[in-house]
Amino acid sequence: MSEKAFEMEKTYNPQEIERKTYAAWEDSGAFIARRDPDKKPYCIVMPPPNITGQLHMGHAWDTTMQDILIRHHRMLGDATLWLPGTDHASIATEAKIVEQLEKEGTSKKELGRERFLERAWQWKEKYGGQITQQLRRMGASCDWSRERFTMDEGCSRAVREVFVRLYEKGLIYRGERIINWCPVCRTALSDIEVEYEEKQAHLYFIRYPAEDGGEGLVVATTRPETMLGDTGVAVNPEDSRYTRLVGKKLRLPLTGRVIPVVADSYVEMAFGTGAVKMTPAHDPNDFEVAQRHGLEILRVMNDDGSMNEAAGADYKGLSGQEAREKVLTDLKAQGLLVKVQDYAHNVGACSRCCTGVEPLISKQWFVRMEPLAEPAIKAVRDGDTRYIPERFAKTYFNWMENIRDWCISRQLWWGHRIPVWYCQSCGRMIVASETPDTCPDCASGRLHQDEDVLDTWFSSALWPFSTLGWPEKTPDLDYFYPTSALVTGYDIIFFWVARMIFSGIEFMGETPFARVLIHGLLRDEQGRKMSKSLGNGIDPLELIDDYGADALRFSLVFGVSPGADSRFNREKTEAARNFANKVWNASRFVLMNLEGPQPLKLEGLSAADRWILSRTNKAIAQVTHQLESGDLMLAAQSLYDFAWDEFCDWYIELSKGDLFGGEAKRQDQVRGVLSHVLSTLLRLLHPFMPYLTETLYALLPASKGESCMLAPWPQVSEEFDFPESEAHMTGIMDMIRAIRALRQELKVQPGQRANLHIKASEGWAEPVTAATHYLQRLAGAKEVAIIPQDKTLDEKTVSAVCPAGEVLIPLGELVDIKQEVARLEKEAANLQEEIKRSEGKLNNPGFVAKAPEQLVQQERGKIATNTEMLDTITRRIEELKA
RNA sequence: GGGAGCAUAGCUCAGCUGGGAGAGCAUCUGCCUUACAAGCAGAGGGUCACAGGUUCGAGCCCUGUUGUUCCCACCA
Repeated sequence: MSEKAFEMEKTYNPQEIERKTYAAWEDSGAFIARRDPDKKPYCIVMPPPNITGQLHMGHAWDTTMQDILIRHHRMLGDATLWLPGTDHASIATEAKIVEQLEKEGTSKKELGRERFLERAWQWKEKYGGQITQQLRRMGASCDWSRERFTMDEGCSRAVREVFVRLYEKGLIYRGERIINWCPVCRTALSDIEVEYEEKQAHLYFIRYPAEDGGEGLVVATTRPETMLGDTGVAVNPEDSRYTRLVGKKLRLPLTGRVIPVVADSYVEMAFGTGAVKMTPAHDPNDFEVAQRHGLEILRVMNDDGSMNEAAGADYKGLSGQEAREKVLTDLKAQGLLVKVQDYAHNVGACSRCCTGVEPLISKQWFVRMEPLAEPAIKAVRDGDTRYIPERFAKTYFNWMENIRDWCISRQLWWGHRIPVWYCQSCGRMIVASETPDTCPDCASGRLHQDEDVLDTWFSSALWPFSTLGWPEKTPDLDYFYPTSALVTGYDIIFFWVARMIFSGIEFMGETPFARVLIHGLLRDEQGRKMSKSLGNGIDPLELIDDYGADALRFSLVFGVSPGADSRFNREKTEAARNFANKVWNASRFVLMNLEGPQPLKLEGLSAADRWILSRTNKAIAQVTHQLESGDLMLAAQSLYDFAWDEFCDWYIELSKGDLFGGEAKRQDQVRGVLSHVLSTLLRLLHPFMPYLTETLYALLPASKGESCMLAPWPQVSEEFDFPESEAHMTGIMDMIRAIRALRQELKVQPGQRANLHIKASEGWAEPVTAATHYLQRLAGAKEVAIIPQDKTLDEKTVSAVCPAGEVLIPLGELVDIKQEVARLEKEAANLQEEIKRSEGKLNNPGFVAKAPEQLVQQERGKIATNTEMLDTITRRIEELKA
């Protein structure tokens, strides 16, 4: 017995092992990528976690999938790079720091920009490292020597360079547009940073009298306070109700302003009154109508959401809500509020702080999207980047084909400051990747940099090449770009994946990754999204503490379909932990019985040996294929079944007879097989459960201290294909199962051994004879005798009829003839059903003519086997009745 | 309004290009069998949402219906 096995605990204890193992991996330098012209590059750039946070289940999921791919390719011998990093998360981090400052009784304003940024960098130092430590606990085999940060020197340079190039190409512009404004974050947001939710509200009908005091018309609105900024009313040109008013003027209540009625087909006649108030400064549609008709644009709101001077002296300074109430009261007093209806509509909120956003006109920087989207759509259409599962390409197309310009400026401090300077003397605007000293026009040195920073996703969009050294032409960039795969959740296809694709194409001339593996969202047991506010999140670190990182990893791919959401519960991780323990114990068994490296010898193997070798081959083929096609779940499933069912429950049990009671030569052969199969299993399982397999693999004498992480990926080998042994063992296993079932049904004491008399079916005498000790060990057999078909026994017996033969078991007083007849008659009926079904198929001319030959043969074979079994049973029943 | 997904055992979910319904958990029965009770052996449990269609053959393909989830759009 191996000494190592003595040292092994009876149950796998991950906590002790993980930290040690990770440190050893990292110290060994094996995570560090080495470019090698003779090898295939395999590269994944990690989606950078925000520096704001803790590792959550979403990260754990991402990380697991990526590490599985990376470890698989590392074992395949590819030049593998998994590049990690973190994201400065402009608005999210800034919000956290502001919150912190508030608690300290101070504020952004009080601190000033410079000192605020110092604080932010301190934050980054403190929390940015935290998450990378947590990634290490997951077992992530990233190349930490190449770790990046979206605001490090290189990435920042890439950002400026991209900004300038896009600007010079006319793809970045500054302009006054309606944008989404968050009054709490006090910044502009892009369209996708707004989340819409249906809210119960009211629709207010307000009369706008004619300029001359006539009745005018009635408009309907959900936001009466914005009427203070109205500069017109629009009606549909087809609408006969209003034809006479088009071109006429109305007197806007509360302000006395005179505004025109215009005709525009944007207006739906059927909705409300068919007349729409136009507030161009606070509504994107109104803005467009205003542009078409030359309406004035009047902004009536401040950046904090309160009303400004333009709203009129009565309303200035009121919050939006206060203004609404006052407007309604005032209108009512004048008898102009015609009616109020209940009305449900979508209201936009800031995805960061959940306050309602105000659409308002503002001067911001934008990326012109259409020219960038076009080649990015083509790249996915052409298959340069493939989504897995494929259907997510549709989501992508849907968005890209209806793309709108991207508002990239943010009124924040933490982030990449926009590389634009304004000359204080002559007003000239300078767009440059490096800080200019003087104005090129007037040579004045009085330059002032744009106050705003860029959307955090602007830098993320460059991540696949900025991290590899762009704009420098570095060897890494040359070797690893385009990268091999991207792994992320479907919720950020728009935010990130799409933007990386068009940026990669624009600046590298090539899509940034060959494949995008999309996973879903993790939900709690009730199917709700895991979120901080609900407090229903599961902490991955706690799961690691309780069950180990391998168990967590396994539970994140096991039973989870690609791209689908997953309901997560602890029981899943527990099941995975049990699996890890199973593998641990199987290894412990093997190690207890090994006496050295035990090379595998092919001659003299038993049917069971050949069976497990053949099954191992199949497992290798399956797992490899499933990993290559991105179906991690099926790969995990295959491994689970192979390891638990075939290797542990069958082969190890089958091997015990030879191991404990066999001759020395057999023992040796079985040890060789056990060692070989276990080694293969550990390597196949390594990408999923790296800690466990690394530890166990090191204990295998045959591994000679080689790391499992660097061991070669198992290959299918034709010399291990034994179809005949597979068929034989399937028959023997059926027989064993049939005997076990029979014994349980008859309540035979588990310890009571019974003699078996077997009438082997044609061609089965030899395999059944060879299986004698399997029957003894696994089916409670005492003596096993192969007897002729026509022999009758004197004792009372029960019989298990299976394809390999009829097993007669003399069980003395346990045998109740009447019961046995009834049991056999039931089985006979089943077989008759089966035969009828097969005959039905074969009597169908269409089936025989059109079904594949193999299937027809299979059906004929079934009839033959079933008929033989039925005959046996019928004969048996007659004997018993006689 | 547009798009996508899902509906299979009590629960959570698999089911590859159509060829006799599977797993884990739960339930029931019996076992501490010298790797493992985080285990072993056995059992029960399903009109594959519904209705049509294609096919020799449909959980799988097509059409429609119902229910459900999500994404996008935003008619004030």
